[in-house]
Amino acid sequence: MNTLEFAKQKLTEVGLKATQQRMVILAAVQQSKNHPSPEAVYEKVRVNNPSISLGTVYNTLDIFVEKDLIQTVLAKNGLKRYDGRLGNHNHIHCVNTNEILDFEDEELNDLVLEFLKRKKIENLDIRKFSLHIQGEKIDEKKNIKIH
Amino acid sequence: MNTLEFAKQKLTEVGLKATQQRMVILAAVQQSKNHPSPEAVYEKVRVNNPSISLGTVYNTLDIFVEKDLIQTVLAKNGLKRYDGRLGNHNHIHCVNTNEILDFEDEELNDLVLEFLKRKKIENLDIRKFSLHIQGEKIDEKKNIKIH
DNA sequence: TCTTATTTAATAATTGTTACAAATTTAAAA
DNA sequence: TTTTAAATTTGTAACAATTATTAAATAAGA
Repeated sequence: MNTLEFAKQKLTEVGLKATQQRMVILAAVQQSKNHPSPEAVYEKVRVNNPSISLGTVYNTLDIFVEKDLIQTVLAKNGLKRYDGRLGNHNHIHCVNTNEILDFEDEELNDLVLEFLKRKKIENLDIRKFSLHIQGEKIDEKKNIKIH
Repeated sequence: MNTLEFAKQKLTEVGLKATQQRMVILAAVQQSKNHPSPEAVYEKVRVNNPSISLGTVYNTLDIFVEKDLIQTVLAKNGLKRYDGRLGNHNHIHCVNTNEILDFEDEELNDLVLEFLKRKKIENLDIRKFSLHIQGEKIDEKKNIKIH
């Protein structure tokens, strides 16, 4: 099953009409490795769907989040970013390159989950968690430090 | 030493001229418990400094972040929020109330720090980390679940 | 005090996002 | 298949948050 077929299936699963626009937008986000902005999704889907509108991309992404097909990522500059990957996973924010990289680690998830279970936070029904790591990406070639 | 004096000292420490505006803005953020937006800081300082300009608040907050006097918090809706608390600490995002609450836990910090040390992430110089917990705030009175 | 550089206020401009009305598409009914 | 109604999309206008600009005010040094 290709990505569009998969998107179509997901859409009908959550009760959304599987239009061409929705299919390509969903597929685009799910295929993206780099947490795209609405603008980035727009540019990507526009290549094969020149008549698609930016407003549709914005709307559709919001609908997808509401239906739990994708999730939002919080970016440093406050701009919207989306993530086709659901479930708990972590993000590395590069302070220099401004990239947001996925960082998946089963051990870390277990560690945190176990902690949260133990340390019952009062009056809070925990849905999701994510460790945000802020760091500087080092170009190894330049990483010759003389002390 | 009062908060303004403290702010003044911090400002000169990082090499910023300790103007009235900067002092009150820094003090306002540091005293805030609830991760204020620029607008919120503006409203707060305006009470005693009616002539202060919103633009100054925006600029000044950015300068403070750059000088590491405060830090930014990533809010769900994409609006800017600031945090007078430095160092590693965690945030609880309430999906229903939209609040961002601090969650400080020494044990959690140690747990994560120890993990990150062990699991050396390649080509990344880690600066900071923060666990983002997403959950629903439960009104305990309503929390009578019948299964 | 005078001079110069820095900072601020006020406002204009910009940008990302949302709202809207008309046009199009889809799905269902006839 | 055509008709009809509802949902969706487009294109654009409006909006709100943020940034840039410029003149005035302030602070620091000579």
